[in-house]
Amino acid sequence: MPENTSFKTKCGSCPLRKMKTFRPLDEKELGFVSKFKTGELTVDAGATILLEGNKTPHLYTILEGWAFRHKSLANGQRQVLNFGLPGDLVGLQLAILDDIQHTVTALTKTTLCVFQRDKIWSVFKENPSLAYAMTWMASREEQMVDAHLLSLGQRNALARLSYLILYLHDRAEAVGYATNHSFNAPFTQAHFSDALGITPVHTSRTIKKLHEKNLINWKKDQIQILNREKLEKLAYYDQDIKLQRPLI
Amino acid sequence: MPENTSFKTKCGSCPLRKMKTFRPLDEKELGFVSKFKTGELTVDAGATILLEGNKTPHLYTILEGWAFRHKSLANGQRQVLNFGLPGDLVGLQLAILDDIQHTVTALTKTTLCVFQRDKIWSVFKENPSLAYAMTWMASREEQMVDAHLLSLGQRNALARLSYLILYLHDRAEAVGYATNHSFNAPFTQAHFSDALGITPVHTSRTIKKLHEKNLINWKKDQIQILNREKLEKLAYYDQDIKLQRPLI
DNA sequence: CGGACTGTTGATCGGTATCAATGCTCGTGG
DNA sequence: CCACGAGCATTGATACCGATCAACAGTCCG
Repeated sequence: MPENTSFKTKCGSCPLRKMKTFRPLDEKELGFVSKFKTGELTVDAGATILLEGNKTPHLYTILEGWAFRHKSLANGQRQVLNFGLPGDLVGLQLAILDDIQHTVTALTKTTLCVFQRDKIWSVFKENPSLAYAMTWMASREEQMVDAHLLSLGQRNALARLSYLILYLHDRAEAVGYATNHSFNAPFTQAHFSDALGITPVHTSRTIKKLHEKNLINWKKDQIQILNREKLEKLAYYDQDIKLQRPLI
Repeated sequence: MPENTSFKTKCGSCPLRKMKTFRPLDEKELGFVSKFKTGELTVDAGATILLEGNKTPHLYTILEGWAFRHKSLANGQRQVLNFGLPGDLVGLQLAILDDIQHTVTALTKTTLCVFQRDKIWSVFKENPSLAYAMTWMASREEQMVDAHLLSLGQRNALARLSYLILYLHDRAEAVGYATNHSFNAPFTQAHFSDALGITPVHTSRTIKKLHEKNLINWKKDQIQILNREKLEKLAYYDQDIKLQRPLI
């Protein structure tokens, strides 16, 4: 019997669901999500997924790849707000507030599950546990931004970089994107600069320092943590409690 | 007939509801909120409302007063994440994630409406429009933190301070806490330092600069904006669209 | 092979931190 | 009513972190 949907990954057999980071959905939730998903979108590295001020009719979940959220001043200076990995919702602010004040760009070739955002109200109405899961994701996102804000306000360049590397590693690891304390880093140093609020020149110098201290090894798009303990101390890293999270 | 509740402000006659910033609730929502509210809490200036890592059974809405959310590094350096004003939810992260990674402290004598956070699930189950409103508030909070992150990463001290003053003024104004471009500022310069990520000494000097440029007048807990146009230009201020927001 | 982009290094500049002293305000108690 | 101390704000001198400017090296791709 032929399938009547146009995309490859069915929610029921979604590879992400097998990972222990994601809590299982019950039958009702899964049925709803399956109905809610209306397509799949694959974009190239560098493509804009959502544009500040622009209202697309879609809400997404990242199925595969890296993305990042960013926002710029009128003079063009860009701040990276956060990075997106598989399982992350993209466009929730837009769906809820009907307004988006940041841009989302793909870092790698990225595949997204597509939902119709005008259906979001029916999620709240018909499937409260799924609605709760969405709110959960929104709160978690805010928690991450809170942590970055603390970083920019209170850590110096070296501690900030150390923190960011630990953070990205741990997030990558949770979705199977890291092995042996090493993960694929599809960023340029300019991305890091814009996330850390320092210039590319200083980013290069700061990375060099971490190298010289033998704490990391960054080579050819691959970042490896060589001495986690010391790196954590440098970064004042508080490992967040790893909560199992819902996957929509 | 005597009232059988112990607190003064009934949701139906809540003074905040009369303000045009808040969208009216329908009968069902209002009835639910009224049941949901179980008390009122008044705390002195300086009191801790929520403590990082601590799980109180409560969720709050600010009824009157100023508060602030903050978070510190292991070495004690503190970052102010955002400020709270009437109508703001306090403890939503705790209620949803069952975990709170920041502290909330009262800046002034503050009165809060108290809700039981274990009832939050019933909100999602029984009153989807109220649940939606909560998610709306969470998204809005994230939007504000995003904007601060951009500020810390990309603005210099003068622009950062200018932005913060405009931001606080506009938020105060929305709840009737500002008149004639002037608002009561229950902060010390240390609060500003910790919000801006600069030292108290430099904060003092930066405030002085804004004074000398005749853009603001900060005297005796009162901050007045003297030349909004120039201040906005200095701050690269994009006035956010003022959305009417739900009040829970 | 050439060009665009990214990263590296050196020299110098400037914004913010740090250290230290003084002043101001206000609440408290003698 | 004044004296005192605590906390907050101001000012000056100096140090340092990170920005800026500039040149060059490495890598990738057409």
